[in-house]
Amino acid sequence: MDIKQYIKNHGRIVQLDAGAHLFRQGELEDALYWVNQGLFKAYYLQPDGKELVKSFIAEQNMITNLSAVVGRQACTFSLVALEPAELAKVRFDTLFEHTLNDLELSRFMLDALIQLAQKKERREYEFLCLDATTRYLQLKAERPDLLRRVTQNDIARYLGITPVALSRIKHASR
Amino acid sequence: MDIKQYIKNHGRIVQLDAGAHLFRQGELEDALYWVNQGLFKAYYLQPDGKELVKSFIAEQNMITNLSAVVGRQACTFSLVALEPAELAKVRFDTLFEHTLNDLELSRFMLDALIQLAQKKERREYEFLCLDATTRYLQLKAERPDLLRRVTQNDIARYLGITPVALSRIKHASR
DNA sequence: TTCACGTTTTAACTTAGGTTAATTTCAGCC
DNA sequence: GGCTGAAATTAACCTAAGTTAAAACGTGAA
Repeated sequence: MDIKQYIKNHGRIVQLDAGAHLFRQGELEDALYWVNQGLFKAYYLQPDGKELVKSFIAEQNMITNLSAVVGRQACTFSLVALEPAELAKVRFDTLFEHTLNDLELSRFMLDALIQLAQKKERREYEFLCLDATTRYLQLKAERPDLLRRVTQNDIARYLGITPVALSRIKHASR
Repeated sequence: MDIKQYIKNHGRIVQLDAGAHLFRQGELEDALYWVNQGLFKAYYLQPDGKELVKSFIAEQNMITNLSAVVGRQACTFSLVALEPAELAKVRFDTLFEHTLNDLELSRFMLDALIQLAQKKERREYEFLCLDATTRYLQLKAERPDLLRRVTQNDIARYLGITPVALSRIKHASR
C-alpha cells in the first residue's frame, strides 16, 4: 500500500479556513497530514515576536512536525493555512506501527524521508553558500507560483531577510 | 538485523590518512559509509574557490552523499578526513534492496533518516533564526569536542562566516 | 466612490559581517 | 633553541542587510 492510499483508508478529513492554524508552536501533536487542497505556512515565532518562515507546503505534500511527533515534544513551529484548505489526518504512531508489518508502506516512508532530507539539504546549502539576492532569484525561477500566492513579507521571512531588504533586492535586480 | 550489524557483515574496511578524500564534489558515488574511527569534514567548493563546511562527521555515524547515491548524480560536496580514519563501506543500492526483504533493517533505515532529517531541520533553524554569535555559542556549548579537534577556520566556514568574523565574535563574547 | 487597512516602497541611519593586509601566536621540525 | 609555515588576531575600510518611520499603493467592504 502506498502512503496516499494508506491515508485515504485510515485518514480523517480536516477542513480549514484561510488564517486558521493546524497546530501551534508549543502544543503537542501526534499527526501526519496530507494536503489535498490549499497552501500552508510553517513558521517559527521568536521570543521577541519576530516571525521566520520555515517552509511553504502546497497540495499533494505531507505535513508533520517531526520532533513533536517522533520525540513526543512540543511543536517547534506553527502551521497556518494561507488559503482555504483540506487535509487528511492520520496518527503518526499508527502509521509507523503499520510500517512494521508492511514492507511496501515502509518503502514509501523511506522514499518520503529521503525526499525530505534532500529538501532540507538543499535549503541548508542555500543558506550556507548563497547570498540573499541569489536565494531570491532562484526561488523566483523555481517556484514562480509561490511568489503569486504568498505576500512579499512572507517570502522575505522565508529567505531569512526583512521585507525592506527584499524590496531593495527586487529594485536592484531589475 | 540492524545497520551496524549489516555493515559489519557486508561492508569493506577503508583506511584513510588525515587529509585524504573519501570522495570529491563532481564525482559519482554509490556508497554509504560507517565511521569506525576518525573525523570528517563535508564541504562545498564554490566556483570562486571559496570553501563552506556542510558538516563534521565523527565516529559511530553514517556518511553518504544522498543526492549522488539516490539520484545517481555527481556528488554535491566533498568529504575529507581531518584525522587518520577507518570506515566500513557498503553499496547503497544493495542496502536499499535488502530493506525490501528485511523489516528490521528497513526500520533502522527509517530511524536513521528521521534522525538525519531532524539534524538538517535543526541547522535550517539556526541559519534562519539565529545570528552568528548565537550559532557560535551554541556550537561551543553543545559540541565542545569539535572546537578542540577542528581548526577555527573550519568552524567559521561551518557557521557560515569568515575566520576573521569568528575571531571578532570570540573576542566580543569574552 | 471612498474609506480603511494591509502591503510594498523609499529614505536615512545603524550594525554585523566581508575584505585585505599586516602582525602575532603556535606547533612541528631541524 | 631557532626556523618555518599555518592558524589566529587585529586593524582599517567597505557593503549588505537591519531598523525605524514615512509615503505610496491596492483591495475589499460599506
